[in-house]
Amino acid sequence: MTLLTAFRPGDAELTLAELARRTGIPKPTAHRLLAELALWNVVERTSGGIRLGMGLFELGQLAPLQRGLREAAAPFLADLFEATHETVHLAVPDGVDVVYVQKLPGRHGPRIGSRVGGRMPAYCTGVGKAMLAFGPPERLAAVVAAGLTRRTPRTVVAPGLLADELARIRERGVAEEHEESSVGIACVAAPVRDGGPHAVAAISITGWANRLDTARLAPAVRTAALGLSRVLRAGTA
Amino acid sequence: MTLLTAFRPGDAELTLAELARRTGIPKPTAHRLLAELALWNVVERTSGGIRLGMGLFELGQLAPLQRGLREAAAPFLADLFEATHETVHLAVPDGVDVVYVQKLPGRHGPRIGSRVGGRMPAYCTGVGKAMLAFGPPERLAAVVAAGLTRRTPRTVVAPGLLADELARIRERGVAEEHEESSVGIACVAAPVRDGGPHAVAAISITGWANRLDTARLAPAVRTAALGLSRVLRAGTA
DNA sequence: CCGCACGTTCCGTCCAGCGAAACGTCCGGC
DNA sequence: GCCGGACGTTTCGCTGGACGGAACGTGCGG
Repeated sequence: MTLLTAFRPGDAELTLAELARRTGIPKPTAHRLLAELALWNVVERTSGGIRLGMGLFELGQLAPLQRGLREAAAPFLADLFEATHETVHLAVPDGVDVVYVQKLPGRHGPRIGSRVGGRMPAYCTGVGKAMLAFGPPERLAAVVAAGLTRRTPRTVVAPGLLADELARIRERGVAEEHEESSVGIACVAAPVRDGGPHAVAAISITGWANRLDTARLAPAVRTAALGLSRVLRAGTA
Repeated sequence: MTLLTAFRPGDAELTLAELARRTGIPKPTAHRLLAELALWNVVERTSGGIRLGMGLFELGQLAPLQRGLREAAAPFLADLFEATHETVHLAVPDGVDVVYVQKLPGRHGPRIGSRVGGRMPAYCTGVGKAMLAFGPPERLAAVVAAGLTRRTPRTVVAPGLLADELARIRERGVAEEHEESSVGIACVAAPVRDGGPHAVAAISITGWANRLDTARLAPAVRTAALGLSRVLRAGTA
């Protein structure tokens, strides 16, 4: 695991020496461990180094939570995408972050740093705020305790303001974000709930801040999220 | 790895005892190993057992091959989906199988057994035949050597017939499948190539055998595959 | 009340993983 | 051409931690 987590997004492939350096694992040990991992196709040896392999991809897709959610969500996300042609996200909460589970990149939208399997802080993203608003209070406390760092001039960094914002989101059932995580980008999000009291995921539409009509899109996002919630309830009941 | 691969698709969660039984690993050993894996969020302990966790999902998404391919392919798949509303697949070759990397399930289409991260034999699927036709001859030999088992009455099980079919596919640039893997289902597929001589992936459209107009859809699939090929060449050049 | 299967803990044995050292190879610099 | 450095690979003796049999607590069904 130490070896595998040494791979960061963007590392296409690493050399044995680089892996040994990053992990602190002596070269012969790393060599042996990687040879074993290669037998399982978790890593693949290429001419110029070592890269994460297809076996890992296959295993990751077996994670039941993400899989069930993705399959149930696919039609709703497709509808949203077709109606708007903007970037559509599906995310789940994890600790103080959100993890993206699905992404349909919009045609004319901005290049967004999000990535399936990638993380973003919850407090400054649409999906994050939607899930914070409809999540357990402890999670909000943890997020505040972890610290709200200013990512753009419009990031909300005051815990009080964040709480107000979450209250508004609870009223409306929709969260918005205007250049709080990246300049020039805005987003509308709505929480997804299964039978339980808390949000288990969130759906969002993201686009250029000056062109995305969040008021107009809010009902669509909310409808998709409610539809997915209904399917999840039916599935677990 | 032995523990992780004991999870099969469909296993939402397994008990410790069940895992020990499947793997042959004694219960205390499995218990200890799982505790360690849980620290990395590779598995999660639930009230009623153990399930694969989000850490595994995140790691799997770092596999560079699948990731780059998916990101490059997303717009083309979205276009195909929007134009047809049928199920769209993106797959890569692995050994004698194909592994699905992306799937957009069609609205009115049949429930298809395919799954992102799932496998199917190459010889009886559209994407598989497309990649066999434009892949190294050794791969075809391996597929034939592994045996062609009859999955439906229309499965091609004679190596000679398969070779003929592949020749036709090479001419047309498009592969079709009519109820060769599952009764009632048909599919059109086209190979994706990067700079190299062989296909690195394939795109397909799948639907009801009696309703899918493969002749009409073939140009669309081929165009999408060629477009993706061009993007891949540009990316690697 | 008992029996069974489950998850968990304990602890002595023992061997497999460890990693320093050494080796073969391929570069780029001088 | 020669050398220094970095890379991947192999060897091998030591040892520390993984291993798993045994035992324990618990909850369920008969």
